[in-house]
Amino acid sequence: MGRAPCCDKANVKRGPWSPEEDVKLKTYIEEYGTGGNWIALPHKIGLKRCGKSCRLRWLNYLRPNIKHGGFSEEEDSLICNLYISIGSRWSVIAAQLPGRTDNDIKNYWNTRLKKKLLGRRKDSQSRRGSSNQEQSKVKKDAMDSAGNTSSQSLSASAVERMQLYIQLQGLNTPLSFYNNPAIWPKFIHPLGDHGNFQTHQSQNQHLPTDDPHLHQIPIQTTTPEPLPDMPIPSNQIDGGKTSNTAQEFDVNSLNGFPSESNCTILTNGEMNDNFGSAAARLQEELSELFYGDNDGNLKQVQVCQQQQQEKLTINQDIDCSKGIESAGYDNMNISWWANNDISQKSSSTSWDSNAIDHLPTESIFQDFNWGSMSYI
DNA sequence: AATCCGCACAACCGCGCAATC
DNA sequence: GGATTGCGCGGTTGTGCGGAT
Repeated sequence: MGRAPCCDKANVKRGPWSPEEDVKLKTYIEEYGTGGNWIALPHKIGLKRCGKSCRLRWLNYLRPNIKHGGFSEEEDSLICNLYISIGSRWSVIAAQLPGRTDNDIKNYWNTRLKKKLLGRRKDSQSRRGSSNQEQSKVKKDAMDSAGNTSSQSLSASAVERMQLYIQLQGLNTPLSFYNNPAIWPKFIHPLGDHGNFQTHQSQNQHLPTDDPHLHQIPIQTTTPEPLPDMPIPSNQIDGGKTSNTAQEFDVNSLNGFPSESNCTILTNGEMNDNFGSAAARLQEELSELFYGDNDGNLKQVQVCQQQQQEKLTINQDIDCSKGIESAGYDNMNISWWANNDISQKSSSTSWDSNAIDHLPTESIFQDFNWGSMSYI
């Protein structure tokens, strides 16, 4: 059975809002509120608009304290890092940017910020003597090999986020999110006696490397570079779906990786019979993302360069926002941000819960929500 | 001057989810 | 418990504008 339309499309006005319509809507809502029913609202005030259209207009343009344009560097960094962390959950990202709407941020990201950030990568790619077209083809081929359409798009998103993460790490500038506590979301700050992220070493102490739920994918990497004091992507505890089957694949084919040190990718989540091919696809994507050239690109991939204990974790749970409570993701994630031991579940109580009201914090705290990375 | 093209942004569309009936 | 309804969200499309040709 099909879904009933929210309004009679033949009798509603569409397109840009006139100033008169804006005044009508704004005046009414400021005086009476929405009444909790957007569908009925336009009829009450004599607007020939769909209720959803009224809602959108109010939320994005008419409600008080809306800011448009003029994104600051701090906002850029925050948007970028939250995108890397949680993906395109614009409403969550918008919640961290007072006065910004999800639509605004989404548009800003798609039209400007993404190009601005990924543009740096293009520059370095051109230095490597590889055309963008060639890169695109490689990426497309990798996507094509990933199976169905859904996987392709999700994978593309994951790739994009990973590329951005690499970019950010490579930047290592004072404006870098990781190096700039001033631009961290306010609810992150309670972590800090020291106000800084923990080192890789301390993080690694807490990684459940013997956890049978985690699957180690050894990767041969190049000579490690000294790491800045940055966090490594956290792992996320298996959401109840377990397997003891260790998965390994040869990654010697990764572009330009001399076999000098190891990098381990931990994966968790459901491991099924398809994991081998999933890992292969991951390998393909990694081989595109991790370069071994000499002009600095590879150095940005510090996560996978630092000796054997460096770990990039990938959660293959499709929807990480679900099952967080039972899976204990929050503890893991907080441990990442807050330098707490995984076992210190109670540590979350020290966080300012008021500051994250209405926010799906379980996702915010994931530095890498690879849940959208569908390899299965 | 006309046309094309790319960009930015506003608005729409359709889906998932939760509340309600 | 299933159907209906409304809300919220993310993805996509439409449109206007400015610069390039």
